[in-house]
Amino acid sequence: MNALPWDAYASGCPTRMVLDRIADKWTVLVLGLLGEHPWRFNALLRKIEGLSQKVLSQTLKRLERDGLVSRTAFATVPVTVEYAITPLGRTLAGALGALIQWSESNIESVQAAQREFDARHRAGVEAPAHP
Amino acid sequence: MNALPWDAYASGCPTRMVLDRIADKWTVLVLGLLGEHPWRFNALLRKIEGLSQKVLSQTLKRLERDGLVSRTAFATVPVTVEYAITPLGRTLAGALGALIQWSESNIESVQAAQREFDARHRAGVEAPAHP
DNA sequence: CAGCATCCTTGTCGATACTG
DNA sequence: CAGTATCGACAAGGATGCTG
Repeated sequence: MNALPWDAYASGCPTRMVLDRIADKWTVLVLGLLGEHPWRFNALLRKIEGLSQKVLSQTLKRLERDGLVSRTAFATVPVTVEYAITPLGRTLAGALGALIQWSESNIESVQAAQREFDARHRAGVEAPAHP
Repeated sequence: MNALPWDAYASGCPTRMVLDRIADKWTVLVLGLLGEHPWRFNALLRKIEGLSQKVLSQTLKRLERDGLVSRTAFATVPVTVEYAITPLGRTLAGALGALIQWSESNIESVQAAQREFDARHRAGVEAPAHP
C-alpha cells in the first residue's frame, strides 16, 4: 500500500512543499484550535500568544489555499469572518494534535536531556573531570 | 489526563520551543529515517535531497541535545559516526512519520485545492465569470 | 472587526573553504 | 569521513499605520 508515486525525500517532489507547510509551528497551533470548532480571526490572534496578525493572516491564507481551512465572511457590520477546518484538514488535525500532545507530555524529558548535554559539554565533552 | 501544567498556546511556555523544533521539515525527515535504523552522517546527507551539510549538522546537534537522537563515534580511520534514535525519540517518530504519510497521501488533494483557489482568485473572487 | 501595506531588523540557509 | 568556520544573499517576522 506504499506504492504511492511520491517521495518526500526527493528534492523535486511536491510533497516537500506540503510537508514544509504543515510542519510549521503556527500551522500546528492554528489547526489544533480549528479542529475543536470554528474561530474568528481576532479570537485566534488572542488565543495563540506571540503570533502576530501578519503571520496569522499569511498562515490562514495558505491553509485556505491548500484546502485545509475554509473562510466564511458574514455581512454584518462590522464584518465577521469565521475560519473552519475542512474535511481534508480534519484528516490532518489528529497528526498535528499529536505533536502538541507530545510536546506538552515530554517537555520535561527534553529539558532534562538539554541540561545533561550542556553540563557534559561545559565539562570535558568526554570523561567529566572531577575537582 | 490533560492536567499537565503546560500549554503550547502560552507564549512563555517552554513547550513552544519543543514544538518549534519538532515541527520542522528537516527534523521530520531525519527522524523518519532514523526511526528505521541508525544512519551515518553522509548517508543521511545523500538520502535527504536538498538538505545541506550545514543544516544537517545543526539539526542533528539539536536533536542530540534534546535527547531524541544519540551520536556514536567509532575510532576507525577515517572516523565513523553513527546516529540513532533514542527511546524518547522513538515515542515521537510515529507522530512525525504520520506527517510524511499524510503529505504523500494527500498531495494531490492539496494541489487540486490550490488550482481551484488560484483560478477563483484570478477570476472575480466571488461568482466566477463566464464568457 | 478583519485585514493589507510598508519598513526594517533578524535569523536562516546555501556556497565555499578548511580541519582532524 | 565527519564535520567546523565564514560570508553573503535572502526571506521570515515584528512594529506600525491605514482601510473597508
